[in-house]
Amino acid sequence: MTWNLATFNVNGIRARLGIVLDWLKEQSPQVVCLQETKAQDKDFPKEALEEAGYHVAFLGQKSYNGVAVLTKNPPEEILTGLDDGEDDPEARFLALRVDGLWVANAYLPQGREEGHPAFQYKLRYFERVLAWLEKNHQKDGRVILTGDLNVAPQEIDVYDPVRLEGESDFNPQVRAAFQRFLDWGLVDLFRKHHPDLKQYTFWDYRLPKSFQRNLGWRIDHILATPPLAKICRDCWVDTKPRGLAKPSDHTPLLASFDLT
DNA sequence: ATGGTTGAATGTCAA
Repeated sequence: MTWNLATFNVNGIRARLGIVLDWLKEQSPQVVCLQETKAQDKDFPKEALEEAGYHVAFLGQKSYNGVAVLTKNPPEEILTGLDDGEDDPEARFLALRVDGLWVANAYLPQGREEGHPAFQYKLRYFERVLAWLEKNHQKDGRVILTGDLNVAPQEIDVYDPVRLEGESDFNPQVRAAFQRFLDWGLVDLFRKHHPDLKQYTFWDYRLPKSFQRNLGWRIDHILATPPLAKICRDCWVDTKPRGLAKPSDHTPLLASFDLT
């Protein structure tokens, strides 16, 4: 069967509920990973998403961050947080087992600028996610790591690599941390299928007409272990939601698999 | 030059 997975940083699930519900009806992926839900669990619009045909797993906090995973089939196991013993109140990681594979949804820290404590927290978060993979999974298993990873891996992934060099999402240390996910065995599905395509997933609100001028970044990713990469048919960006009224600053990324 | 807009919450902060 064709099995689709999507990732979408919604920048506020309550502000984006209409766009998300319309998009789910149109695309109907088997699994949808959301980031920056920005809602406490008591305020998360669970019922509306259930009525759209999904099981809903979520981990929220007040005002910031927050992740959720929607699945057509019921998840067999859910991990809310990395549970690695580090004291960390930020809601950035939710993994679940569904349809015979593990899906890890991450909202990695933006990191501010080099020298800010948030930058070290970002680098540490990359290490913690890698440690989670190393501890719990094998590269010959069926594992997906997806989400807003807040890193543009290569020059092709930002609108102006010279000007943006060193920015927290295009920083050598952060790009090296991303590379360690690939070194472990994960495959960047978008780049595998489109080696030379300049295609972004995020366009900053603060830059005038950034979407219309295509001044963006490819910072949302779907990474998969080799057995899944092998059965991945395509990975693509749906730019339509970014062009709607009151959009998120990100747009969805999807991948389709011939799952047996 | 170091801007700009948005969401959540209602201060202001993070992105």
